Amino acid sequence: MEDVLMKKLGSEFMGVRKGAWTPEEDLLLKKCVEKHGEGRWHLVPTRAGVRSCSSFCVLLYVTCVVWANVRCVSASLQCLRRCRKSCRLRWLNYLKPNIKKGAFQEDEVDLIIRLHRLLGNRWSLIAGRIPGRTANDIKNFWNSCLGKKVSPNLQGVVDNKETAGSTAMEPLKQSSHTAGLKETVPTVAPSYSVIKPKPRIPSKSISFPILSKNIGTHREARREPSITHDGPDKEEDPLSWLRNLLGVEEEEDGKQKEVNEGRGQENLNSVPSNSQEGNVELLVAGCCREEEGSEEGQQWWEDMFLDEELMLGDLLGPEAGSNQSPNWVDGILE
DNA sequence: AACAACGGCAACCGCCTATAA
DNA sequence: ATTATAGGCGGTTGCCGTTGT
Repeated sequence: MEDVLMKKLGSEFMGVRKGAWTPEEDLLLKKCVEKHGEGRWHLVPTRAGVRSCSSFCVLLYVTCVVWANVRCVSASLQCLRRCRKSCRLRWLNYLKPNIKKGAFQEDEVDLIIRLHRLLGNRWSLIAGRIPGRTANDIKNFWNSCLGKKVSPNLQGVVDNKETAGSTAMEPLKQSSHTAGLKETVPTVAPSYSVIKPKPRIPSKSISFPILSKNIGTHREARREPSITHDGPDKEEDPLSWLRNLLGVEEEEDGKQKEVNEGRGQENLNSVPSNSQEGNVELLVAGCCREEEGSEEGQQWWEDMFLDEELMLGDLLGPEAGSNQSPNWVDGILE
């Protein structure tokens, strides 16, 4: 009975609030998610709001809504009048505990540029590779800052592969040193090729070594179920499985020798398409892993950046993930 | 000091896909 | 097989603080 009423309240009687979130709303949402966990966002407004009140409050609320035309009632009655999407977005972009705020670090900027070159505007995928950063953050950062500065330079990279440097921002070294980034206003839309791997039919026996969550819940992974290889044995080291995965890909491209000999300086632009696709697979898997936000996920990150330095370095270039700040990056972050 | 322009950020919107009924 | 619903994503908008004139 009460559930039905809640549903009615949520869908019909409750006016859905918009605009900036108040601290009270944040608190309600946070408490709710901490109690019930993420997901089932359609239930969050009722869980965090009216449900916490007594039935009397519910009736009182309805009365108030009718008489007071929705406004200014929720605060006093502790009701969260937000739609599911708004709740999800607020949690993911702001309230989630491990979200990193503040300015982007040099290595993050470099990584974003590389990943954007690789993946295009698939911000959720990119965010999955940047610990603590949300897709919205990265998207905003790109649109307001990086995109304007990087695009024209990347144009030059595509046009002249000879100038393709060892880092994603190599082109910026030249321009920022000479003219300054703020002067490099883009006049031509970027035309660098972005990897959009075609879907493959995933094996039904596929299982990821480290994914407790079904990869199919990730939109990008669903759209591009690119991993067709059989999953690893459960006792097998997941990283060795990834190595094998990439190794097979490389061998198929006839690039295995190059990999073994250390192709660290090779720019992504010059990576063969099939190999790039393999890289995307790795990224997708990494994303899904990262989404869990668990300690295991954090450990995996460390594995990726430490143990698999060579592999990621091959993917992203020698300076990716490096703590050393290239001088030219300072220009970007000014 | 006042106003306009700009930039950064939070939030909304529409669409797509998966899944349950 | 069809429809409704929820989750998720990228694009876009609007607010607000900062900077320039």
